[in-house]
Amino acid sequence: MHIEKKQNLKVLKALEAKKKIYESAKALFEKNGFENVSVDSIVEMAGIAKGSFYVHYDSKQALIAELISYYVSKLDTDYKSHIEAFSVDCRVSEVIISLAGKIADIISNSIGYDIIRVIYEVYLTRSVDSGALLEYNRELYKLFNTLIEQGIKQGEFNADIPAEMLSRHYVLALRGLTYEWCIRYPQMDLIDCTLKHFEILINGIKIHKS
Amino acid sequence: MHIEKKQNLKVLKALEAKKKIYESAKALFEKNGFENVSVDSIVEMAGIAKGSFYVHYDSKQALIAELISYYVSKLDTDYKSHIEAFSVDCRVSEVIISLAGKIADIISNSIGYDIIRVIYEVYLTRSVDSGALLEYNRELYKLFNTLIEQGIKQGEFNADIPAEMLSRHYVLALRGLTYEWCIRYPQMDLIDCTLKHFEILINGIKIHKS
DNA sequence: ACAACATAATGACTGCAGTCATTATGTTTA
DNA sequence: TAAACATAATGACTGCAGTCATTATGTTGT
Repeated sequence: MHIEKKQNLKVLKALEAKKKIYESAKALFEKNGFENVSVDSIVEMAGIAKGSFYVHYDSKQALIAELISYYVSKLDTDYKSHIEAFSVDCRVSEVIISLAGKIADIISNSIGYDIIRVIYEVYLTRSVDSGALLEYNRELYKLFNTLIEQGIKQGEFNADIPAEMLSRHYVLALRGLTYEWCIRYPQMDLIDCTLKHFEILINGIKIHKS
Repeated sequence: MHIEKKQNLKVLKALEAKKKIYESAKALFEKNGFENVSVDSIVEMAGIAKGSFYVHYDSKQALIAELISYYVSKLDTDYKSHIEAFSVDCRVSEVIISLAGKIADIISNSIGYDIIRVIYEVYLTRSVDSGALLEYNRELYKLFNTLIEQGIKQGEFNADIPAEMLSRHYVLALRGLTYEWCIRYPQMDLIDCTLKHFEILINGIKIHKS
């Protein structure tokens, strides 16, 4: 019992302050969108000094990253349950395409353009260690890996390229599609485009003669 | 002759001022990198007032976009000459993969990470009409389109999906790979990854029985 | 030549992210 | 209990992008 830190009150107060920042930021972002919220307005609402903000968060983007990872962490369960809803005798390629479509659906309809664009900006600026955000992609990667391995085992897929590598390329493709959606918004239908793209990824474009 | 504007001196002076901004910015960016150059330092070097900057450019990013399009516009000729170097009796799929590899090579070795990352940021923020930047992709798209049409005509590629659509998906994949490279830099080899990815895009992963 | 006009030039100003030397406060040690 | 310590809190400050009312200047119509 005596390894436990005795800095209870102090730590508690600090955590409470951090939580106040977090909650204020969440409320303001939801009300005004990510663009239109300043650190000043957050600390005003939280009732703390500006300097204190930077005691708890390295940057405004770090806070945004933390908020976003909260939104995004709820998704994996969605994906998994979506796959389980498929009957076992379905062709794996169909399951994969359907999964990709489901992801595109969640991105464009549940999460929405504003949040996704900020995520893709945060990835790019690298001012934040976006580990929490990549966690979500790691889960996705595992899902694809399982499916592809199954496809190989069942003789549906070619075993030339290791499943592990294919999974990485598929997740990469998904991110590429999402990036494209962000820069073309609102002219591009992410779901349509993703379905088509995965069809190409799975079937290729070559004519295969026997 | 009398349609011509007579506002010669004024227009000339204005253009000269704009050019001074452009040249100062170019020099400073090349010296200090895109990150570490302020509008204040640019106008100081150019010898004009800060407000004048915004007479000629909508934003700092607009200037960056103009600078970048200059760097990038020189690339198309590279690509075309690379294709022409291939003998006509080569398989089209080989030409496509080689082209993708060449592009990846130019991106990672000629243009470089710093510039590419700024481009991908500019695309995303949409504060700038990035028309000039997309021009370059349009040329690329035409290149792929020509190659794919050729592949279909020669019976090498499946005609199920129109060449026009395939080209769009291929360019999209290229952008996705480049984005991934930006967020993974320097851990990812863009050339290796692009070659593999295009192999998958062309061949698919299905086993095709006759 | 002069008035009316169009637009380039100006720089003080605003709003914002992030910094830092200083202060306040809870914890530990003697 | 008091001194020493660790770290949270503070807010004035810096640097930067972008704005805007005002001024300067070349052009055009009379």
